[in-house]
Amino acid sequence: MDAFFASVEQASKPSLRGKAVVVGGIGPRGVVATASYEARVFGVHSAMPTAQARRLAPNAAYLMPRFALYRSISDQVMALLRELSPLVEPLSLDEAFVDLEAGNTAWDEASAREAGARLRADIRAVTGLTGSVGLAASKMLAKIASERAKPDGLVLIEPGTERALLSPMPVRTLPGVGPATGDHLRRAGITTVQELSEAGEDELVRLLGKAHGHALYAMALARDDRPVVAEREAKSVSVEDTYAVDIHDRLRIGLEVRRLADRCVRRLRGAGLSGRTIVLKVRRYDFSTLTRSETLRGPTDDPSVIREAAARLLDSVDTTGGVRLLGVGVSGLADYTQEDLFAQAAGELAEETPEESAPDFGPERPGPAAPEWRAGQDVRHPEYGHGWVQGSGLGRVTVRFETPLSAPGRVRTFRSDEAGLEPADPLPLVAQVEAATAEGETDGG
DNA sequence: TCTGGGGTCCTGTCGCCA
DNA sequence: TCTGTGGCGACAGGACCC
Repeated sequence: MDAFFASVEQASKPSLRGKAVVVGGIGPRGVVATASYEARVFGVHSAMPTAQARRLAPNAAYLMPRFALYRSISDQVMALLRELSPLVEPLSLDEAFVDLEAGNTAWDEASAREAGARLRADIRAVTGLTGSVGLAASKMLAKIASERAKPDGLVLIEPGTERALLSPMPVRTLPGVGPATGDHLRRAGITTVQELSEAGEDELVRLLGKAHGHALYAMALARDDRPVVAEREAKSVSVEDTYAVDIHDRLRIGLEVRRLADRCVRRLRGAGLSGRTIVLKVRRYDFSTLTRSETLRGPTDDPSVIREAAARLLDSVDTTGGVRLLGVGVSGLADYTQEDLFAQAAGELAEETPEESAPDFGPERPGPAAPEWRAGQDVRHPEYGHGWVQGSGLGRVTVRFETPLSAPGRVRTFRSDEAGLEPADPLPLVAQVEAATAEGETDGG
């Protein structure tokens, strides 16, 4: 999908169409998740600190991500992909590999192009958004093709032309070559894929290690036979928080670790999992990051066990100077627990402590006072209808009243505690009838 | 300027054990 | 009993990806 989060926001907010939109953390330490193509013109891109983006594009709209909405749209797109083949490997909410041969959908250039074009039309009809398609003989090349296809395009790499295409490209084009490896190679005088293949496999292994060296050499020769894998099992579950200001108070740090452990357990249980290894992550004031882990005798999803393990790990960490991030994770996953086995044997089940079942573990907020309005959030007003929060602060909230299917709407400002103003669910991006019709006429192209 | 959150995979080191 | 070796799990850190 093209600039996925930002495109969803533009589709649901008519006044933002054609405008610079930045989705990401909007706090003092936030980073950009996605920038619309209009925002990229100003040099804004993913992973850039939001503060820097604001300097480059001060007039862009800055919105918090709405993952539940993105996930529901992603589900629609993934369903379209599964109509093409049973072998679909999602990489993220907005990207997936599809093995068209396994689905008997395409077997030559012409049929592949046709399937790709039809898919793009279906995605547009069902979601109202544009997606790009890369067609090639391997995952690496399909990925490169889809990058070249963006935005709103289709690129096919013809068999036999792969090496000629790759050779002049910078090494950073290849998957697995990030800033560090890119630097490393540059210092060795290697900047293009051509030079990578000329360096030879032994030299690459010497420079980058066994796994990376062999893999990169194969990629440089356009050799990639990794299969499309449909079901991937999770290997770890973790949660982490970066704090707006560094935390110094050891007591507070302990409390945060405890809250993170509880959140992690909820995620773990939500997925029906348990785990054996507990990991504590600490990023200090100077951005240095360390992890401490402890492996239990058997897998658990018991909040008190995981809380205590995390607390023990914290004891071994020096937090002098303050911490900016804390995280708790669990790996060594299983779908049963040590306690299950004990419980079975003993014929009794320990009940949850009351605090675990308390629903409110959300972000810590001081008191229930005024409702908190987040930029981009959907709201409803009895008089003005559906809208979204454009900004808030100083006891005020500014709302633009419009819907995905309306014309750009008017802006109104209220007191934050305005009676009747309440959070609302996102509205569908395309008219329901239209979407239903489009689903029925996929062979129309 | 000042660096998110959720993951995966790889490497080096250390201790244990056969 | 001593020594060497190799495998393996645990642990920590780092690179990368979206």
